[in-house]
Amino acid sequence: MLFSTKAEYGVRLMIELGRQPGSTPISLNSVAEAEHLPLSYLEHLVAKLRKAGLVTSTRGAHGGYRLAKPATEIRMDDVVQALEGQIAPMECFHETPEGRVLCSHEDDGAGGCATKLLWTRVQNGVTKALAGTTLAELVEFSTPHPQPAAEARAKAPVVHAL
Amino acid sequence: MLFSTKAEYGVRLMIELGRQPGSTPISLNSVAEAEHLPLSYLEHLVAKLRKAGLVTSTRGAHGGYRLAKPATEIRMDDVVQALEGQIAPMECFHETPEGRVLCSHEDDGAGGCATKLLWTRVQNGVTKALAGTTLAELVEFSTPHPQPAAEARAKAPVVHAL
DNA sequence: ACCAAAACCGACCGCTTCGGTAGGATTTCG
DNA sequence: CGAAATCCTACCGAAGCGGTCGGTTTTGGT
Repeated sequence: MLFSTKAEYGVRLMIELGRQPGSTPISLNSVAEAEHLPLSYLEHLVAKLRKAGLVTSTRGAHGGYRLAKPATEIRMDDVVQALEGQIAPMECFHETPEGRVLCSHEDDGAGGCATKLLWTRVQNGVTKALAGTTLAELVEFSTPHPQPAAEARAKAPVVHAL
Repeated sequence: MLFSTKAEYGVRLMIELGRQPGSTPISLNSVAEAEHLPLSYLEHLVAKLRKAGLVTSTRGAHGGYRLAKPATEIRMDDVVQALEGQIAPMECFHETPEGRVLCSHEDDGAGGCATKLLWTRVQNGVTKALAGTTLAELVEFSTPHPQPAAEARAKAPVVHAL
């Protein structure tokens, strides 16, 4: 398996936040119920998202989480990376700040390790897939509701189909 | 990490076999020394490659392993899959014989799980990268020897630079 | 002032995989 | 026969995964 359920759950969480249009924070508890996920586990995941600056939190009663920026500006590679850690196909792959890909045992005289070509291609494939997808796309994809009656939503305890 | 060292070691092993042009089998021991990998561990990996029909073995003294078909016909998705098992971005992804991708919890009324779009894209990216690379490419990439004097090679105990 | 709701934090736990080792059995060539 | 090799099974420490638990802190409502 390429990714663990951390990515799955975390992305689901982000989508759930992305569904809420307003700026009212959403409690983890409601997310947990909506997605049928264990609350305590989500706490760990949302902590990573918060530290990565993808969500903001407000504490106390009626507190909860909100997206830190509009869903259209959230790229999924940032989300997955926050949840799973550095995304590299192989142990020996580091990424420099400028996006250069390096292999740690480049000292073997014969022009770098033979597998580098392969892993570089894989890395490109994954990165393009993730970076080319925004949270907004996933939100759209998950709710085929063109115009959800944009009114009367300020106080209603929103219960979405799922 | 997307893949473990099983893929790394196994691919290195395949490359090592691909370097040998003739049909003389290569012992695991020589591969282990050339690549500085533990022999006992390689045994496990090569077993998977053999069961997948990617290499053939001959037992007894002067035995060893050979590629089961020419390197140009070996696609790296088969190699990696043999070593790492089914390649799917997420637990819930199965692939039907026809190549259809399925998510196991497709029962959630709202048109399948929201993350499916993302994981499908990732899967495509990885699969294209792996399936679009042949072992021959990696062999070529690893040895910048245009014409290695194709003669006088039948008995020489080939020691390659690495 | 108090209570409940919520975010926060850290420890723990059973399980599986990973990377590797060990010891043997079997086959084959010289 | 003996050495070289494949083959097979079991085991082992470490790490990560998925999850639970108990507690602390912050905050709004009454």
